[in-house]
This record gives sequence, C-alpha cells and structure tokens, in this order.
Amino acid sequence: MTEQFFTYTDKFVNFRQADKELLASAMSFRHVKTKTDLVSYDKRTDELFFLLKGCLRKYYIKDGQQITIYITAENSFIGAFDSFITGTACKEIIETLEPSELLVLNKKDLDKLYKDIPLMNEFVRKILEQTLIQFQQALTSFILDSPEERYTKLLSQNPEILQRVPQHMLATYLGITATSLSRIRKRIVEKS
Amino acid sequence: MTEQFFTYTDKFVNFRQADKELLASAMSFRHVKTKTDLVSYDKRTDELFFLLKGCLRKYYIKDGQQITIYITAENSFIGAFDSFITGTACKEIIETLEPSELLVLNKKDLDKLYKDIPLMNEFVRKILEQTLIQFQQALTSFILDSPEERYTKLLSQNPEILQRVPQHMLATYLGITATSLSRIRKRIVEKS
DNA sequence: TTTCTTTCTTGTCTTTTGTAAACGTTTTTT
DNA sequence: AAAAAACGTTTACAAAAGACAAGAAAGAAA
Repeated sequence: MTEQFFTYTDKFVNFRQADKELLASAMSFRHVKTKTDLVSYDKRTDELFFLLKGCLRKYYIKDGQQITIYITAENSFIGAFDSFITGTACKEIIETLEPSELLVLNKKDLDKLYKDIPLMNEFVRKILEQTLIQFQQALTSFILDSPEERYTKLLSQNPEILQRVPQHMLATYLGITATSLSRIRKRIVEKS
Repeated sequence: MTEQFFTYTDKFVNFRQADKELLASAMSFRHVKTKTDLVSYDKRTDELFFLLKGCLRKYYIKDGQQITIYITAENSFIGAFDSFITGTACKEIIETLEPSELLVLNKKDLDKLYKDIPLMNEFVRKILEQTLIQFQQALTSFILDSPEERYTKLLSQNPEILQRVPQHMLATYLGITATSLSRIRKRIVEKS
C-alpha cells in the first residue's frame, strides 16, 4: 500500500528506512467512493491527499455553475493548498470522480515530519518545483493558446483522462462551455 | 543593498548571521538598463534573479507576436524555472521594463547553499508555497473570470503596475489583444 | 427491462474577441 | 529640433464563444 507511495518519493529524495517508517505512520489510508467531497466549500482543510488509485477534480461554483479547475489521477498530491497553508476557508471543492484510494496527511503531522525528517523540506521543495513548472505551463497555455489548441494538447498529452472524465467537466477545465467543446470536437473531426 | 533582500528572507525563515553571509557572498549585484534580456530565447539559463528595484516581464513569441505571460516588480524572485530546474533550453524571454537592480544567484551556487545552509530547503520550500498559491489564483482567474473581470481585478489588486507597464503588454498578460483591452476600458468608462 | 438521470449534440441568436489597417498622440532617439 | 519608433484608440469585418432551449444518446438505478 505504501510501496506505491515510496516509488513516488524515490524519484525525489532517498529517504532512509527510518524516515519511511515515520512517513508511513503519519499517513492514513482512506477508501472513498465516487462523488465524495474531500474538501468542502467554505471550510478550512488541514489535509493533503496522495492519490493511490482513482480520479479527483477540484472545482469552484460560479453563478451556480460548477467550474472544474483541476483534474488529476494516480500518483499525485492534491489539496486545497491555499487553505492548507494559510489556514483560511477554502472556496474550492475537491471531489472524487471514481472510487478512490488515498493516503491522507494531516498538517500537524506534516509539521512534525519537517522537524523529524531532515530530508522532508528537500522532498517537498522538489515536489513544489515540479508542480510549479506544471502550473506555469498550464497558465501559459491559457494565455498563449486558443481553446481548440488547449483541447488538442490535452488530447495528446493526457488521452487517458478523456475516457475517465465527463466532457462538460473537461470543458470548464479548458475555460469554455460544454457547448463550445462539443463544437470544437466537431470542427476537428470535420478537418480530418 | 542586501538588507533589502534579508528583509524579504526574514518573512520566511530566521537565517543566522553566518547563513546570511554565505547567501550574500553567493549572490552578485547587477545593474541593468531598460530592455535588457536576462533570459534569452532558446538558451539555457542557470540564473535566478531577485528584483531589488525596477520591473520585469516574461514573454513568449507566438506567430511573431510578443505575448507577455508574467510581470513583476520589486522584491520578488523571477527566473525561467523550467530551464533552470530541468536544464532545457527555455522558450521564454525575460526582459527589464525599467532600469533595474538585481541580485543574481547561480544554480551551482544555489546547490552549494542547499548543502551549506540547513534552512535553505525550508526557505525555498516556503517561497515556492507562496508562489504556487499565486499561480493557482492566476490560473483559476483564467478559467473562472471573463477578460473584463480579470482586468478589473488587476486594477484593484495591483493598480501601480498599470502605470509602469504599456497597455498592450497588459493586454496579452490578460490573455486578450490590445484592441480588445481598449474596448473593455471604454466599456467600463461608459458604465460609470 | 424500464425508468430516470446524466451527458452530449445541435440550432438560433447575441455578445465578445480577433485581425488588419488607419490615425493621432506620445515618447524616444538621433 | 527633427525624425523615428512606440503606443493607444478606433473602425469594419470575420470568427468564435456564450446563453438558452430542445432533443438524442448513453449510463445508472429501480
């Protein structure tokens, strides 16, 4: 169960066995079914999640509409970082899109790990560096690319996700309406 | 000169005097005039910049057009993180918009600081956390808000920058054309 | 299976944006 | 001071996206 997690950590730093045991005992396993909220609107969250299996999305509600801003699958951390770090109530919702298996890390436990494991800061620093690069690319794509280009990029870079997530969620994730995505797809088919 | 930098670092961690001296000696001061490229297209970069004074932007070239993707002023780190971290050639350009004063940190020197200063990983981790929150907010704004809303948000959150940066650069930064921004501004004036 | 819900597509109409070019103004350079 | 470059706005037209509603298709639940 935690082997999968340490396959992930090994890409960043070489934790010693004692470190891994500390880490493993700090994280708790959680099995949740589809459509479960991991983080709720207007509440504080003190949990980070490592997704072992399944699929999650993060979304906002704007004018009564659900707008998906992030989608992720296996082997990644997710959380409402803003609320987690600053302690403020969070405006986003994180929910499962499939039955999912998670490792949950509590903020207090994380703070303890920073003290007890010397490599912990370096580990998180490296994860954040990777995450930042990804966010930078996503942000750049919004400025640089048209919705159609963003869709075709998603198609080529992450084809798997298209089978796991309903199109209307992908649409808002791309910054457009479901109607518009449907038309873009039609346009692409007609071209080929 | 470095006092200003340590006023910044103090917000994150309490470096000891010896640490600060190591840091100070690793960073070099650079004075550059307007329109100087700090990072160039298709070249690798091994430098990070802390902006003491002035204003910078990061931009891409798409279809011969300059598209600004980031603008920042005093007291922040900037760099082509992607190229800096992964060692690949970078597709963006960073240039000064005003005569600027910088502290420059080299990748090799940074790696040395990670070894010599125990708090260094924690310091960078905390900066990255803040940066990630900012990027997340920017990205969310692109998905959630209309160009007009993004402009009015920028207006209220960072009015100073409007006086320092030409409007056509702000336009692309907002993901729209200069023409469109001009129309949005007109629309806003007519409303009030 | 049958029903119910969710998802996807299509049509019409309106609004917004992009493109390209022109024009006046301001700023910078020589 | 004169010339050149950069900047901001406007116009006309084309392309794309949003809103809204209707209906088909697919999937889940009873």
